[in-house]
Amino acid sequence: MAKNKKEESFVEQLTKRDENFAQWYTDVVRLTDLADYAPVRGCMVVKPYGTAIWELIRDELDRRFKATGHQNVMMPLLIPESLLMKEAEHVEGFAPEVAWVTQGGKEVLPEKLAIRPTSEVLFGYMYAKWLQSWRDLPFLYNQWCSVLRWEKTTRPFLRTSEFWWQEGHTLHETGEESAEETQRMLEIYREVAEDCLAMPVLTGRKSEQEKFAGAVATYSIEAMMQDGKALQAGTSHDFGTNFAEVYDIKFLSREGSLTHAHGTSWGVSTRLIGGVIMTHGDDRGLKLPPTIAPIQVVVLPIAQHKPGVIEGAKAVADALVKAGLRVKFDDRDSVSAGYKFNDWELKGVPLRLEIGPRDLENGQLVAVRRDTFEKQTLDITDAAEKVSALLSTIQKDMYESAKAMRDRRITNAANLDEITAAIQGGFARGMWCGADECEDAIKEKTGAYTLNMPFDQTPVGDVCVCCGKPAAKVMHFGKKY
RNA sequence: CUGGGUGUGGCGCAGCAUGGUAGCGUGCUUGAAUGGGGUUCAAGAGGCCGGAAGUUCAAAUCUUCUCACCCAGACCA
Repeated sequence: MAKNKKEESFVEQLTKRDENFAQWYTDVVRLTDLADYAPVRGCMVVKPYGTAIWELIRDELDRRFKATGHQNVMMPLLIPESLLMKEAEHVEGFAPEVAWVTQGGKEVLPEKLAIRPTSEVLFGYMYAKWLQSWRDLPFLYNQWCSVLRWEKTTRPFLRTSEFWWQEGHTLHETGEESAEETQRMLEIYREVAEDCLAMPVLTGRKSEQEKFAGAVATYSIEAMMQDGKALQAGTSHDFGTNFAEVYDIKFLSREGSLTHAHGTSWGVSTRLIGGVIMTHGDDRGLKLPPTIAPIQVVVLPIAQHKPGVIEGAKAVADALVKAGLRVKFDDRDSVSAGYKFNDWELKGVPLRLEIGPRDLENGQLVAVRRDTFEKQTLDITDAAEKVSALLSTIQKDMYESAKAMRDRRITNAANLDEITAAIQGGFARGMWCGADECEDAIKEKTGAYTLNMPFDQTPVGDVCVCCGKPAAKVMHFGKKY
């Protein structure tokens, strides 16, 4: 009786995932204290717990950026209008979402300043100044910052007006090198998404219509959320010499001729956090993969008023900390053990250790996995070692489980009806002739967007799902965020 | 931008058709007991009802205008 009531009150707070996925998502963000709404429309505050996750993701990325020779820089927030307007296609892509500064103090500015929606043009401008010789290349820069896009509809982490991200901008001597760089960074994104976030992604090339404004080619990682919709989780663009030509980025080549440099840019954002929530979360809340969990293990002393329990449990927690794990020792005596179980499950902590008087007598503890709720008894003596191993297992299992879910929901489709059916709860894989008209028609008739074209182009048919003419491109289709 | 919905202690809501002392749950504070799946009892603190203007002796409640947020669609990391 009492138990039912408790369960009810919990359900009231967190909408069931399968009943209303969108509401469930918003509930998780709010209840787990990841973020809060800011006083400015469309803007969010990333609270400490959300920030801690972002910092872990950021560190994983930053480490890899540096290992591949990149350096961080910090560019200004503002872009003069004239500079932004130079690249026509780029302007067209971003102009509707740009916010402007028109006044400084009481003085109306002679030229209005855009708040960066992205920094291609700033890097372009500076690169033109800095670049002289082929010996200067490559330029391998990245910046961690926030950007602003005046979005019409917003949701925490998935789409907000201001969002935090990294944007890498590089320059190379040749097209081969920029193409390589584009792939290298895409691969880093794939690796971080899959190995750190346990979020399987489809890598591939965007269609001409979906590519970045001003790019020669755009590649993306696409993840499937539990409602079957696609989340574009990262992009890597090859600019060829497009920006170099507009911003006059030239160098004296080995042969002594003035040559345009080849550029790339690539970015991932706090949207990744939204991806983690929607890839792994369940009716109990967030479920974090250990690699990016601010708290990997929570240690709970049970019946903590009994003599020796706190000390015994604390000793275990200390040993885990010493082993390099991120540990929370929860000895709050104002709430019951049951409350703590639910609380930490909601927060998505991957592993919970329960240590009570009986355990201490037996030199044991109880470990409970967040991903499977499986309980097991471990010896206290080598707990740190066992827990580390368990976390690795959880990390791997979360990925495998997400991947299995996703793979089950990718269906080959030969025509529009099959696309419509496939994207109800997942993605379709089908042949596409490459025509814009077909891409538009597919979107209109089925609601499916082109996601990306996998690098493995093994045909799944020979005619276009839309027009029925011979088609050579394998494309992923789906609804998207 | 279009359509729907919601704004009342920190959070979730009732009250509003028919104006008349601002209520409930939870959370918070203090104390005691409890403690292996959201514990119990007791005593407290906390609200000019999103904002502005109007009608009225009197407005959370009626009128107008605004702002914000949520949901579903059209555009995008």
